[in-house]
Amino acid sequence: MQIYEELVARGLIAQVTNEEEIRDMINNGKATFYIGFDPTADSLHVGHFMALCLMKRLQMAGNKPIALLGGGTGMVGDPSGRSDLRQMLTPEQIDHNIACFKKQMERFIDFSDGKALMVNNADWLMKLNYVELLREVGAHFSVNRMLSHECYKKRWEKGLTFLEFNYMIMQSYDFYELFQKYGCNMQFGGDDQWANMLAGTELIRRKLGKDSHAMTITLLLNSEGNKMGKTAKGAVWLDPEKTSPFEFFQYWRNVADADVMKCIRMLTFLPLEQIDEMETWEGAKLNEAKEILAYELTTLVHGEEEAKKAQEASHALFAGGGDKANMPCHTLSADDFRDGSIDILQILVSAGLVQSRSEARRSVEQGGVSVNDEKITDVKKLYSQDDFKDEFIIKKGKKKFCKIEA
RNA sequence: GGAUGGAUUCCCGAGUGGUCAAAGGGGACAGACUGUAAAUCUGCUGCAAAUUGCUUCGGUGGUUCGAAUCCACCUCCAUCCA
Repeated sequence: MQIYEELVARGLIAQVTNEEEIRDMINNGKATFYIGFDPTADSLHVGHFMALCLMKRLQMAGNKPIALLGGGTGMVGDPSGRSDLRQMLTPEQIDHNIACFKKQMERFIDFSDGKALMVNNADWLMKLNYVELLREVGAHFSVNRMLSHECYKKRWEKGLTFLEFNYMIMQSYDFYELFQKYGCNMQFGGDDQWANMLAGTELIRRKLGKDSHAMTITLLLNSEGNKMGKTAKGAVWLDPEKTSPFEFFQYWRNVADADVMKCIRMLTFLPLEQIDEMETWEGAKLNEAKEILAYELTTLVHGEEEAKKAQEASHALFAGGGDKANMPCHTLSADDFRDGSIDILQILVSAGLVQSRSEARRSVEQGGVSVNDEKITDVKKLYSQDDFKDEFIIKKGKKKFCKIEA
């Protein structure tokens, strides 16, 4: 099975400009393709991870990837598919975020010996002259057509600023630039980028009379139609400081039944035959699939060692047995103690299991807190330094654990 | 630039002088049931030294014994006109 067919089998391909030509290009290693990453945060998240995996798959098939960092486009912000204005980032934030992205990307993609490129569109976008750009590029865009695009639909209610409206032009210009400079003949991106990507191929055709291609990756949606990789607290980050390997593992361990196989297919590098076999699993057996998913992804993102630790901590907590050494841990400071003791609420707050003492109180009152498997019912329960000499594992709810040391 | 409508808690959204920490829904959180799933049911959802106190209804000032609610100015948003 060749790479294009594999991508299709994994359900990764959403839309393509010309299937025949694209299949030929990527199956035969003729593609030089780019994927843009706007530095909207100081870490990559799961959505980026999918894009990086795709890069890797295509690179392994002999194609040349270009990772485009959006130092320039990040100054504007992509309005596609959003209902509100993005918060504008300062140039300092953008620089910082780009530095963070770079570090993380190098772990996934081999940039040595020109096997892949990393470029920053600030290098050309920031130099553009307004009037010149309007005449050279702006003249090729029809406002009527731009406005009719689906990706702006959500903005009809809240409004769209001219700043954001120009995003499409900038992204198109990127493709045009990369096409000329590096012979980049294809662009990949999330499904929500389709309109922007097409605009780029069109610009290239109009300016240079040449063909280029675009292909979108299916967005990873759960069975309810929401983007995966998001939690109430925000994205699931690849940065271990922002989302610990254990949390990362648990996120995937807990995906809904309906979504497990899709995730395995789209996100892991497991052979398709093995996946097809797992497809027959049902009911409680799916739990095994979830564990495989969690382990595979944690390995890809954080390495095998971290994945093993996360898995062991998970077993220790949920299956009994296993090594408790690797579960999340918090060390209390002297400030946490008052007159040599600390109450249960303060432990919960210090360990970050709850946001406030009020919330901690609620959790205890509703019977959601236990220490070393013993339910705590007294919100005023006090502990002294000595209580932490032995193992002290506090549990809030069913899935949040923390080992406490003092 | 003109006219009109609007800004309420994580989100949507009710509330037009005291009975308002603010209806209802969603989400989140906790409990029951389970498979660390889904669905369902129950509780809960500003903060705290917690039968009480403190801070919140775009911002700043004002009226009042008392303001989310009334007045003034400001900021932002939407719609129509230019």
